[in-house]
Amino acid sequence: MARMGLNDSKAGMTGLDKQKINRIILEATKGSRFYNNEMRKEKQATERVTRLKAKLTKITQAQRLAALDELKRMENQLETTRDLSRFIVHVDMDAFYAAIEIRDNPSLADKPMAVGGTGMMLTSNYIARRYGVRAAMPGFIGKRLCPDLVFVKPNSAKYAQASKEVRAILAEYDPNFASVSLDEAYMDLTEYLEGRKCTFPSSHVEFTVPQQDLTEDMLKILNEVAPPTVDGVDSYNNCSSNSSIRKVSFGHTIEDVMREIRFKINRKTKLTASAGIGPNKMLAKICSDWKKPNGQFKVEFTRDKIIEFMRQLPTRKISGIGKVSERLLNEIEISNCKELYDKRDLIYLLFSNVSTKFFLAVAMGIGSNEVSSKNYQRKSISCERTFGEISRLADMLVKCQKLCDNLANHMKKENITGRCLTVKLKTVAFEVKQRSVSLKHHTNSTTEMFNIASEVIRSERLACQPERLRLRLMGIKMSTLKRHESDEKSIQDTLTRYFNKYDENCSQSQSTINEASKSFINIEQHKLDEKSKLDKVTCYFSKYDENSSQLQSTMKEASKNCDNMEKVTCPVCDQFYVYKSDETSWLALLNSHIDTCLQQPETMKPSQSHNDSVGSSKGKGVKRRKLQHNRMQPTTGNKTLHNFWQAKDNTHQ
Amino acid sequence: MARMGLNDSKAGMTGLDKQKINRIILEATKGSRFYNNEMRKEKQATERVTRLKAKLTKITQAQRLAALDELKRMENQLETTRDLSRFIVHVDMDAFYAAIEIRDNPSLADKPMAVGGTGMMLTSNYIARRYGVRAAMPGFIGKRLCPDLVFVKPNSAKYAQASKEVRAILAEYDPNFASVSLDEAYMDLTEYLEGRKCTFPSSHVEFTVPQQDLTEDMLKILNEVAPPTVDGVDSYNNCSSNSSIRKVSFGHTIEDVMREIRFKINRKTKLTASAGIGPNKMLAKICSDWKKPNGQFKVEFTRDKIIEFMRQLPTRKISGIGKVSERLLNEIEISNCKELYDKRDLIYLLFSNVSTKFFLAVAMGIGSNEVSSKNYQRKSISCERTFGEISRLADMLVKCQKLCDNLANHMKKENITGRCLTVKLKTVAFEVKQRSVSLKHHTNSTTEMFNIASEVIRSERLACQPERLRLRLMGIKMSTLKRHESDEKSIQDTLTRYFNKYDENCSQSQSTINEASKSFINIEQHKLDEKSKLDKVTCYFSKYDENSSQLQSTMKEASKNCDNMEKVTCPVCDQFYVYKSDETSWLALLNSHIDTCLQQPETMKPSQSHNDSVGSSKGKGVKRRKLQHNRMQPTTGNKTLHNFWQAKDNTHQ
DNA sequence: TATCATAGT
DNA sequence: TACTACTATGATA
DNA sequence: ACTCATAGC
DNA sequence: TACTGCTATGAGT
Ligand SMILES: Nc1ncnc2c1ncn2[C@H]1C[C@H](O)[C@@H](COP(=O)(O)OP(=O)(O)OP(=O)(O)O)O1
Ligand SMILES: Nc1ncnc2c1ncn2[C@H]1C[C@H](O)[C@@H](COP(=O)(O)OP(=O)(O)OP(=O)(O)O)O1
Ligand SMILES: [Mg+2]
Ligand SMILES: [Mg+2]
Ligand SMILES: [Mg+2]
Ligand SMILES: [Mg+2]
Repeated sequence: MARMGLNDSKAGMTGLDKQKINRIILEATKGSRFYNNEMRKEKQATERVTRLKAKLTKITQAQRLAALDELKRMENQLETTRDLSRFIVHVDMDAFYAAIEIRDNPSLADKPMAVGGTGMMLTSNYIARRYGVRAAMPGFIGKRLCPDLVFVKPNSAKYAQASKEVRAILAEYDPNFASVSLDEAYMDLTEYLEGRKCTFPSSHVEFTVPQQDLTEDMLKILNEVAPPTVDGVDSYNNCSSNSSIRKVSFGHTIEDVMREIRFKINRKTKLTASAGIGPNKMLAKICSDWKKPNGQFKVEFTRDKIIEFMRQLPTRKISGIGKVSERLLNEIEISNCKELYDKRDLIYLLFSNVSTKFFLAVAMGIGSNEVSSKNYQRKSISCERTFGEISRLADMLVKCQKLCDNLANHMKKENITGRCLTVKLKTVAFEVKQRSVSLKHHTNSTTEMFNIASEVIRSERLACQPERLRLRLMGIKMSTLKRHESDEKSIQDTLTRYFNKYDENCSQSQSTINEASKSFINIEQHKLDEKSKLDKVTCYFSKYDENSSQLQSTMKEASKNCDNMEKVTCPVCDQFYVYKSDETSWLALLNSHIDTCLQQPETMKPSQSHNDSVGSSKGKGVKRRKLQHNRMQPTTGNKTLHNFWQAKDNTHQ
Repeated sequence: MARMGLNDSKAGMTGLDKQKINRIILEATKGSRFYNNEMRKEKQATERVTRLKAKLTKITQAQRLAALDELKRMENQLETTRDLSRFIVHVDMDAFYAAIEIRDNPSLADKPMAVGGTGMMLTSNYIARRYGVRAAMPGFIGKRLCPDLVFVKPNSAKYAQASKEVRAILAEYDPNFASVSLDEAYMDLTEYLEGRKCTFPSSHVEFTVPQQDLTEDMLKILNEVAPPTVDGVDSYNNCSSNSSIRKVSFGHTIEDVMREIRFKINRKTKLTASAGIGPNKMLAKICSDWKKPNGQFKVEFTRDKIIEFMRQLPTRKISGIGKVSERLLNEIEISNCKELYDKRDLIYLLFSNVSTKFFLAVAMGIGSNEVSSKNYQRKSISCERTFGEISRLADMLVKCQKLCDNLANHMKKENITGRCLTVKLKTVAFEVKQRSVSLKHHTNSTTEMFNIASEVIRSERLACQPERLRLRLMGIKMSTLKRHESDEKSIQDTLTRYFNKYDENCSQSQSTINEASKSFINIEQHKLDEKSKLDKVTCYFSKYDENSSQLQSTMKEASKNCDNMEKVTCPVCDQFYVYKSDETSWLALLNSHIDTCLQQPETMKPSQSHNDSVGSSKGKGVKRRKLQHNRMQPTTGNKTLHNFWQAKDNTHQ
């Protein structure tokens, strides 16, 4: 089954021995519950294909002609939105988490490694990718593919810090840039580029690169800078290459500006980024993968060249066309965008209106070029955990309580409430169920959420009778969100309620359970005495981040309680600091301290290289720390269709 | 030069290709400043050998006979102190730091790895040892010996926690056990063993070992338990070995008790320990290395068998006979203890009285069997750092200030003052100088110490004129210590002074420098503006521990300042907790929380295995944290002679 | 008492 | 990029 | 509005 | 020991 096989749609994974890799993967997974579930899904998907094919056979020539007629109108309409005037860039860090761990432990540089554990890998370096080891693969399979694979556990704070440093650089060029995730962002460099050309050469900057920065990665960037041209104007674009120190200036073409950005990223973080340049986000995104790692690619900005570029492109390369869509398209003999265009009439007859329009735009090389960090608002917020099998109601309610508590904390910090609560359940057979309830009013109260959720759980256990409901995961999601204004007063209210709750939290959590589970106590209470086996969750940042975020709120509270001093502990170096609350800059000071800490990993984990800090005491150079949300705050969604039509044609159905 | 070659006096390092290893080590180090200094030391040592040999040639037969006469008296005296009645045990964890890191990241289990970095390795696992990679070797040489070597940075808190868990188990058997370092301890099991035999079989315990604990390591321990004997009494000593779960009882022999202890250690920590059993500490220590890793050895408890055991023993195996002593002995053709005894007349004539007595006792298999945690008192306390080369006075004073500040903090926490201050300086040529000063009174004040130390440094710079004093390390040591009683009042005073200092620390530190360096400001002030290159120190726990210890004191202060609540942040999970100060148990509660945290490493660094903690919030199961010194508190010294005579013959000169 | 060297983890 | 940090004792003057 | 599936990092 | 956690959208009801 292709479903179980290697998913090679990632940079650095071409030309592998897929045969061998798939055999190993299959051996490792065959017979497992996970495998059985994949087979079940596979069947479902195959059925979908069957339905599609059935539909296909019923299509008449007349229908196809009518479709082409309608498509012509659609195409004309789309063509009017084609815009080649903007320079859109997509920047994506290479093997992001892995690169950071390697930077901080260079002995890993020449080894296959992955960030994660035997349960799940979040990413792998390019060496490991040669073995078929990739993100979203369980570690134990990675280990079979590559017995020398080394695992490193994720350190979310470091990734967030690196991300922040990168974004600071991007902001210099487009203050409105939109981040998609910790490691990627879109930018619109049109305005910047014009500015640069206008003020040229007064805006010209020459960078001096000290020897220690001249790594192989850095040289690759510098050596691609266009050499000086003959006419004097471009002669600034040169790289003096005397012995050790090197001077470099970047030109004012879009390519050179991108090289400058990648140069600054590497200089600041020692990480490499790749970039794609195109007239819209769809094309830029495709291009950023083109020369990965540590490369960049620009599609030519003419209608013909763009269409030529698209025609040869496998459909799977388009963000939004995944494993299943690819397969569906394959069934009607579409594997690249030329065929996608040629068979657009079939698409029209077989797929939905939205999909048709999406496919058509893709085939034409058209997409949204709106880049903005202003319009993004989160639409849902959730918390879920995998654990060892449970089936007793009491166990489920304990999990549920924790999830609700956690989720409520995050909602309070973001000052949002929600009206739709969704419970997600995954059985030990990996089947996922979700049950959602619309509430009478918006809420972010732990108790309220728990009461609803526990009802849902109870009813779900009954619904599957006489089978036992055997769970491996539970999740709570809130959607239909409302944002509450964050003027001082309302923040204070929320925080106050939060802290009230905190103070009575221990007993409240308990009583919530007892209250909500009155009905089953007689039946199940006696089982509570059995010592429950220690579940372990394979999860990633969330738990860590929850800890630190609560720490932050709680610290804020603590300092309020005391006096007019802010007392905080740096989560990196564990050092304790006291600031005057009335100095408005204390938070900024703290932030800067955290930056410093993170820039010196050897402060906490010495043994790498010399560093004169004796950690003598708290005075000395001012040290400081940051309060910010621990959840990533993207400034744009990453779902293709969203990106795609966002602010271009959002009137569409 | 043997001096530079591999030091294979460690478990797991026999049968290596020393030729090849030494060649690689030599290649890596030849020509370095370190190497040159080793050559210098080598010369010195050789000179010592020459003097010894000169002395040797002048020895007459008469002298030797006289010596033997005197030795006879000595020997008789020693023989009276021979005591075979006590069961002394030495327990030493296997590849301690490395084993912990492997336990917490099992993907390292089959790889050569070391704890430390490219600068210095603190230990290595047994796989790496096969390549000649060992503790106290710089990482970059390890890397040459074994290019696949993986480095893991040290995590002192984890080692301290594991050590604590082990010691808790040891205490069950000998509450007076004496720890030597984080990973080893002596015990006297005589009393325990008698108790166990008396109450037998009522004291008999059967352990149930769940399947997941039945690792290879564990099985090795269990399978060595003596099988049931024919006479009914011993039949408790059995291992039921049905399918998965296994039951085991340990007998009441010293060996079985040790297996029980090692069993409990492995069950609790997943680490392995090795043990040596003998009638005194010297023999127990030798024996604990005998079957490393995860093994144990008992020397037979008769005078003849002990002497037989010693006779074949290379001198280097005795704790206290190091590289140099071994070589000196080799020069008079002594390489094992038989020869050590046979040539005791030469020893008597060539070595000091103390050494002679030591060597003689060793050869006779005699040593101290006093095990106690009560009598230990620290004799000195110090702080030192390596950094990038400095030679300006201003730079030196900055380092010195930090060292003094740090040292003072630690002394205040231990409530001690000192009267002898020693400044240690290591030049870039690795030459070590020390200068000590006896003060008029005991002190632990940063300022006072800094004033003295900076005078020493100034004079040392002048003393080496016209050469520049070029340093790579500076250290401050205080000795001739006085302990101050820790009744409430005196603690309060010390803490108060400490916090007073802390509050003005920033400015005080600065002013101290300015004041103490008045004389050079005119000359050197202008150089202070040059941006000094960022030094990096390769050092191990101290910086980390300093941070956390200060955190703890500082937190204590913070909570005093506020109200009657104790507010503390768990250094492991970063969670913030509040306790009522008047609940006397708050500290214990906290300690227990930290234990819990450390037992669940995946709470902070998830991705390994399932664990149901959502980190929901602060209530729930009570969580808590510990205040304890971050410096290891041994309960006995580890210097052989100290161990050796301690409380056995401490009247000796 | 002061300095350097050896030894241990 | 690169040979530790900390404690204790012995030898010698 | 609700459920399930797909998709991306 | 062992197949994530989070967010968003589309399709079908
Ligand atoms: N399936 C996943 N689950 C959780 N985290 C993920 C997953 N995939 C990726 N991540 C995290 C780890 C990645 O380093 C980071 C950025 O993802 P992504 O850009 O797709 O890959 P990458 O940066 O690791 O490699 P590259 O971009 O070079 O292909 O997001
Ligand atoms: N030279 C050193 N410098 C700093 N720390 C050290 C040094 N040698 C050992 N340590 C630390 C790391 C060790 O894991 C720990 C215990 O030392 P030790 O018992 O001698 O070796 P070990 O426990 O690592 O291996 P083993 O005992 O199996 O030979 O002390
Ligand atoms: Mg990436
Ligand atoms: Mg990405
Ligand atoms: Mg050990
Ligand atoms: Mg040891």
